[in-house]
Amino acid sequence: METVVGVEGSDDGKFEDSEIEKFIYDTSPPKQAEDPVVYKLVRVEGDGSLVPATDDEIMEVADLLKDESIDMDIVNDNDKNMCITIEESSNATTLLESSGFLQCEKDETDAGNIDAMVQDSAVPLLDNSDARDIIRYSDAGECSNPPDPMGSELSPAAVSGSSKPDFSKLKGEICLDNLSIRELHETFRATFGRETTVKDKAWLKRRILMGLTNSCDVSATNFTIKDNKVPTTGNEGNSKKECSLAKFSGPVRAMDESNKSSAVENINYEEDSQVVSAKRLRSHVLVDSYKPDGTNQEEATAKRMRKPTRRYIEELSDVESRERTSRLTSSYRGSGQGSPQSYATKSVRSDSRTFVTRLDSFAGFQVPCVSRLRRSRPRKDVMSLMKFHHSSMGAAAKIVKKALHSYQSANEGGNNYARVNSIPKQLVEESEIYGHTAVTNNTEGDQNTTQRDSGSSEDVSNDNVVTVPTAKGGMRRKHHRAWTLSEVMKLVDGVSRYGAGRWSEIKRLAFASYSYRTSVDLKDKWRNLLKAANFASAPTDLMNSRKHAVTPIPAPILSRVRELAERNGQASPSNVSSSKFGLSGRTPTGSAPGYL
DNA sequence: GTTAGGG
DNA sequence: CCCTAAC
Repeated sequence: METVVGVEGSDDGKFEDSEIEKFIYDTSPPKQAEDPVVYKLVRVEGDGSLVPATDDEIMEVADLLKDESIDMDIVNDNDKNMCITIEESSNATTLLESSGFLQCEKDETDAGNIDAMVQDSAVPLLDNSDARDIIRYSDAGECSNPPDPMGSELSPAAVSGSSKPDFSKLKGEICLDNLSIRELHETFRATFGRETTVKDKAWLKRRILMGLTNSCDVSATNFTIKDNKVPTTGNEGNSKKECSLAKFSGPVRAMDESNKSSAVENINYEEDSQVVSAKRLRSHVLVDSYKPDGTNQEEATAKRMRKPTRRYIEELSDVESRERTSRLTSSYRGSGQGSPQSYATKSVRSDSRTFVTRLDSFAGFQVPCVSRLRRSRPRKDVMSLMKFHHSSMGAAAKIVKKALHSYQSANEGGNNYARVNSIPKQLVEESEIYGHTAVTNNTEGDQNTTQRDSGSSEDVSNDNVVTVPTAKGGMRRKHHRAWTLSEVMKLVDGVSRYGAGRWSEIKRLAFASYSYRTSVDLKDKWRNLLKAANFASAPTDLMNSRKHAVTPIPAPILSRVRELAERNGQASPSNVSSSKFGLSGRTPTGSAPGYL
C-alpha cells in the first residue's frame, strides 16, 4: 500500500525517457507478483490453515491464459523478440499452473515439508539464471508469478537489460546484511509464517527478500496476503523488519514515485486492491499489465482509451502535418541516435494505423491511441481536447505515449523499424488473401516498407492509406480495404440470417474475425450491394459488361442480395426513379418498398 | 453504442 | 470510406 500511495501522490504527469523505460519494466513485476501471490497465499495459509480462493484463482488463471493464448499467437509469429512473452507466456503459465499450483497444494497437504518444498522450488529458479527462461517466466507472470526479486537478483541483465535490477538488489542486500542469523530467522518467520532451520545466511536473505517482495506486492494490492501475515506478525520487531523489507519491495515494483503517468495506473490498481476479491484484482492486473489481448477483447474499451489518431491531429492543422512530415523523415534516419522520445513519436507517426495498433497489442500495452480496429476516429470531444490542450495532453494520452515509447526502447535492437513494419503485414495477411485487392499507394507506408525489405510493397495494400484532398484544402487519409468475395458472401449470409440493419449483430457474429470491418462498413457495403444488385437486374447484364468492376460480384450473390432485400422490404436506393411511382407496384408482397 | 444517410 | 444526425 505504501508504495502505491507514494506513486499516487505524484500528479505531475510528466515523464522522462528514462522514466518511461522504467515504467515499462516496472509494470511487469506486478503481474509477476500476482502468481506468486497466489502461490504464496496457498502455501502460507496451508501452513496455518486453509486455502480459500485457490480454486477460483486457478480457474481464472486458466481462463486468462486461454484468452491470451488466442490473441498472442499471431503476435508471436511476427516477432519473437518483441512478444517474447506472449506465446511462450501461455505455455509458461500453463506450466506454472500445473507445476506451481499443484505443487502448492501438495505443500499444503504436508506442511511439515514446506521448508524443503520452498527450497526446492526456489532454488532451481534461482540457479537457472538463464535470461531467457527468466524472461519467459516473468512474462508468463501475467497469470503466474515470476519472482521478481529472483530475476533481478540473479540476472539483472536478463530482464531486458533494464537498470532496475541493480537497484533492488542493492537495497535488499543492505537491509538484510545487518541482520544476524537469528534475526533473519525471525524475519523469515514473520515473512513466511513458519520457522526455518536453514542456517545459511545468504539463503535466508534470498528467501526473505523474495517472500517479502511478493508479499509486499500482494499487500499493496491484495488483502489476502495481509491477512496471512497478520497472524504471524504478532512478534515485535518483525513488523519493523517487514516494513523495511516492504520498502525494498517498492523499488522492485518499479514504480517511480516521481512518475506521474504510472501513477494513474497505480491508482486504478489500488482501487481494485480495495476489493478483496482476488478475482477482480487479477483481471485488473491483467489490464494494467497491458494485456496484449486487450485490443481484441472489447473494441469499445479500446475506443475509450485511445487517443486521437495522428492523422486527425494532423488534419486539424496544416502546420502540424507539415511538421510531422519533416520530423518523420529526420527521425527515421536517426532512429538510433535521437532521443528516445522523439524516436518513439516518430515511429508512431511514421507508420500507419495498423502498425500502431499492432504495436500496442503486441507489446501488451494498452495504447489508447489506436484500436486494433481500423479507423478509430477521435470523437469530437477528443479532438477539441487535443486542440485546446495541445501542450498539455490528457493523462491517458501521456500514458500511451509513454507506453509506446517504452515499448520501443525495450525492443530497441537497432532494427526496430524493420521488425515493427513486418508486423502489420503479417497481420493483414492473416485474415485474407488479397490477391485481387486493389493496391493503393501508401505514402508513408512505402517509406517504411522500402526500408525494411524488398518485395514488401505489395503488402502495403493491406494498410492502404491514401491521402485525399479535401475541399478545405487539407489532406485526409483514407484507407481502403477492398471487399473480398468471401467477405461479401459472409455479409450476405449474415444479412440473411440476422436481417439487414442489424449490422452490429452481423459484425459480431459473422465478422468477428474481421476486425477491420465495422458495422458501418457492413452497412455501407450492403447498401452498395443493393445498388449493384438492382442495377444489374434492371438493365441487361450490366455486370458482365463491366469487366473492370472494382468488385466483381458474382451474379448469384447479387441475386441473393436482391432476394434478401425484397424479403426485408428494402428497396434499392438507386432505383428511386422507378420505385418512385410504383410504391405499391414494386413490392409484390405488399410490404413497403422502403423508399418514399 | 447503433443505424441510417449524405458526402 | 468518412462524417453526422438521430435514436
